[in-house]
Amino acid sequence: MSPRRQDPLSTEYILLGLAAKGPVHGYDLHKQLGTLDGLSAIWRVKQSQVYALLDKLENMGYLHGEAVPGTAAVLRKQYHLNDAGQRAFDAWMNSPVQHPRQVRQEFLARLYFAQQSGVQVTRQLIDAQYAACQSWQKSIQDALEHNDEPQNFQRVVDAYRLSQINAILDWLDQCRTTLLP
Amino acid sequence: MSPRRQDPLSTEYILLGLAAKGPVHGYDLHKQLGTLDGLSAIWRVKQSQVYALLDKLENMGYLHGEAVPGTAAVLRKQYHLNDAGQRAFDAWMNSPVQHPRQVRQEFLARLYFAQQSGVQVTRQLIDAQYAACQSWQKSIQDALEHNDEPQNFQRVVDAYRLSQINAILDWLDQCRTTLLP
DNA sequence: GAATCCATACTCATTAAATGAATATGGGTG
DNA sequence: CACCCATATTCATTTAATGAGTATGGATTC
Repeated sequence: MSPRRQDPLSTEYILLGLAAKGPVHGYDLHKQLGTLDGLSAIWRVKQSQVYALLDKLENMGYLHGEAVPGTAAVLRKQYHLNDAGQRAFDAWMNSPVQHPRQVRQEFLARLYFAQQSGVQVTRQLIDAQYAACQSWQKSIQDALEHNDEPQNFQRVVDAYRLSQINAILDWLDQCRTTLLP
Repeated sequence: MSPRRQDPLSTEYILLGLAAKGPVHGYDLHKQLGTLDGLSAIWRVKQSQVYALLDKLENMGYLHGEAVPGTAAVLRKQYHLNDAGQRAFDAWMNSPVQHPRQVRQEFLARLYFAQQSGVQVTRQLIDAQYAACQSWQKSIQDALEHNDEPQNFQRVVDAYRLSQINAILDWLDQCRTTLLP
């Protein structure tokens, strides 16, 4: 996934989410993401990539940037989230990921921001994703029932996928008990 | 993962593996991968990408291509695996994937070719990957023991990862019983 | 029997993302 | 006073992915 992508992935939305808490600039974002911020557990980002993404998000009309004096000699380019950006971020937060492989980065990123917004948002996020997972589970179970050759490669793949989906469901349940009152 | 990659991913090795069974050419590879071949379960590939990858593999010295007459008017470019290519493929087959996220494509691809090579190769592959998974499991369990704040984001991430790893271990066990005598 | 369409087969220009490396400078330190 | 480091950003390069294009012989249709 790289060239010809064009639609923002979790990386872009993570920056929008951080910008939602106040104006940001590239240098500081990179430093935060590399040190304290828990997001480093799911996203390792190079400095030049942060700048490239901020630039892209400005061109997409989600961020507005202006040069302001920082603590260094060079002017700092400070971005703030505008209405379109806020709407895009909200829409992203409210859309469950569509594929198990997206849970690792895309769902965990949403969960990070949900936790910062309180338990109601967190509960909503977990419930919506849980429902999506159940739907995946059902599809795969159907596929497995219509395929009774145990050595068939497609069946082996489906068995793998089902095991991963079931694990996600268990983990989401576990999140409910540890993160929600 | 895209620009600045350079080291072959599973996609390249899949083509090497297919070329190991006899000479191949782009048009036919794409057709096979899109229809009957079980690999379509883990890799959807565009025609132009097949050609680009074959080209790259030739430049890397793993394939040797020559123009031969096919059934159409245009000459067909037929590739066959040379020694370096065979060695690279064998090395790939014998190296367990290093990260849970690689199981979905990279390990399943190896498993596909292992199944075609017989039960001994398959057993060897599964055993080696099982050991690697146990090592991941141990690392994460250690991390979880040194972190007792249940709401900590890093802990939530680790809990997710552990659940996925445990599911892989269970699935590998299941593969042992269904794929091995 | 002419026109049209499809399968075979590959090539190429375009686009986007990731990254390393470069740039500039003020302030602190030995 | 020389040197290094932190701040802060820019840019050219590399690579992958893809859509679209090219060419033509044989089959199909009317």
